[in-house]
Amino acid sequence: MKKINLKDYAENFVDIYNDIQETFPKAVLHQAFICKFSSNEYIVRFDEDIQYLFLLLDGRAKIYIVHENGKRALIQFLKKDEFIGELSLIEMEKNIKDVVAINDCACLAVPLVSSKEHLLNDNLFLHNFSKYLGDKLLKRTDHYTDMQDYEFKNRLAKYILQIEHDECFQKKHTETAEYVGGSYRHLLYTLNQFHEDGLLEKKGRKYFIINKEKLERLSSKKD
Amino acid sequence: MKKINLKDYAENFVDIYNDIQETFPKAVLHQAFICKFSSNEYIVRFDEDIQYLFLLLDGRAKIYIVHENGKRALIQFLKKDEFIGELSLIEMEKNIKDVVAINDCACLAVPLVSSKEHLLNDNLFLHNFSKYLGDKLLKRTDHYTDMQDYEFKNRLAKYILQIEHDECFQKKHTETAEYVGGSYRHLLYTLNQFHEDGLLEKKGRKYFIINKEKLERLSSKKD
DNA sequence: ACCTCAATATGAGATATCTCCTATTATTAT
DNA sequence: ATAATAATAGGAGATATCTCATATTGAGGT
Repeated sequence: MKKINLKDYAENFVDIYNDIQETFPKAVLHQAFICKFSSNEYIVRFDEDIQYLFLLLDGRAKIYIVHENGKRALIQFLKKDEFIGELSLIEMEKNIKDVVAINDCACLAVPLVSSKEHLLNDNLFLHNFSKYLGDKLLKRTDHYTDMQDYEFKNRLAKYILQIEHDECFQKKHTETAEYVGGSYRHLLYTLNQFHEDGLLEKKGRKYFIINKEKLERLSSKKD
Repeated sequence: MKKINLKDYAENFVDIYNDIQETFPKAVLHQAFICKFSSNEYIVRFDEDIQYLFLLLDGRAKIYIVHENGKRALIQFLKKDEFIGELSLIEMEKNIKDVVAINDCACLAVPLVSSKEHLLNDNLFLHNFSKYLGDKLLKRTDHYTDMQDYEFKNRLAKYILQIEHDECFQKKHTETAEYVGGSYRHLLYTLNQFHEDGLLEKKGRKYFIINKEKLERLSSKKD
């Protein structure tokens, strides 16, 4: 993790800095700085107290929840403009999540101890914040109800369509399995199934969608 | 559904009315009234626009999410002091949930059209509201990660322990199955299993916990 | 260049869970 | 009260998904 002065950062990323200014009151920004995390680095660690409210400015990250039985579940991907550690702002109990950078990430870091009071009295911030929480609630609910009501193959189809770029799907299988909610073994089995059913074509380690329509039907139907 | 004047209600339920006054600004309460719903009545219906922000004052209700494939999933139970329709306050898209009264319910109804602006500018309300959303987010995440990482029998054990009163568990099986996330058939099978394993005793339509310790172990372990 | 660890691949067998069917009881509505 | 509907109960068979074992390939570190 590398700290960078906010002003230095602002000079190079004017647009992003403008956005930040709209989200946070000036007094709070005075206390803030930039954190850079490299790929696979932990941004927040299970069981450790959260000192900062992070706003993801660049890069992608993933949230794991850590269970009592030691197992982890990948519950959400984070991208630009999403918060990390935001629940500490409203006095939630222990942190039970790991947040890990997927690629190199830049975050705005706001020290909670000195800025909490200030943020909670800023109506504009609170309004945006509520909106953000509501949105996150919906997204997470969606994700999980999908888990519950659709089978693995349906969920996988949906996921591939979400992730795909130019008909191409390439993502670490371990990560896919964790997010879609199944075992690695079963993921492989299902990918082969998709191949046999003429949905995907495999080239090296990439998969290409060759029947998008069918994949879409599979993603939303039970059949 | 039966509407009641807020003042009439206030006379009979002084304590509750005091709580309400702490949650909502006066100007907003002027527009509000009380709604009574009877058991099994729909408080909010899938696909219909939400006109009111409800605060549950008495009774219990349940939230279903309605899927594209027509299936419903019971995702949360609501009790006193929980909001209904709160996401409309922050401009969420279509309503995809049914909310159904479990027993007779009394709700405070705040008309969104006239009060929205007001609420979103009230710092105390916003603060409470953020907290509420954060809490709901955590609860729901917990519920669902349980779903994903534990088997039906573990989830059922946990649920029984949550619901149980005086070692007695009685709840509609249909509802239990929907919430715990399994088929009715499998619930029956698992309850019999619990009986054979000396965890529960069945008397008529009630189940009694006869080995709580073992049930607790089952609820949090994978074994 | 070599070693190590993570990721990819696949087989075989076990089991958790589902679907469909059919009765028997409660509850609710007419 | 009687019909209609929902809840309880369990049988039989299918399958979605898991666990464990093992081999190969790729990437990062020294």
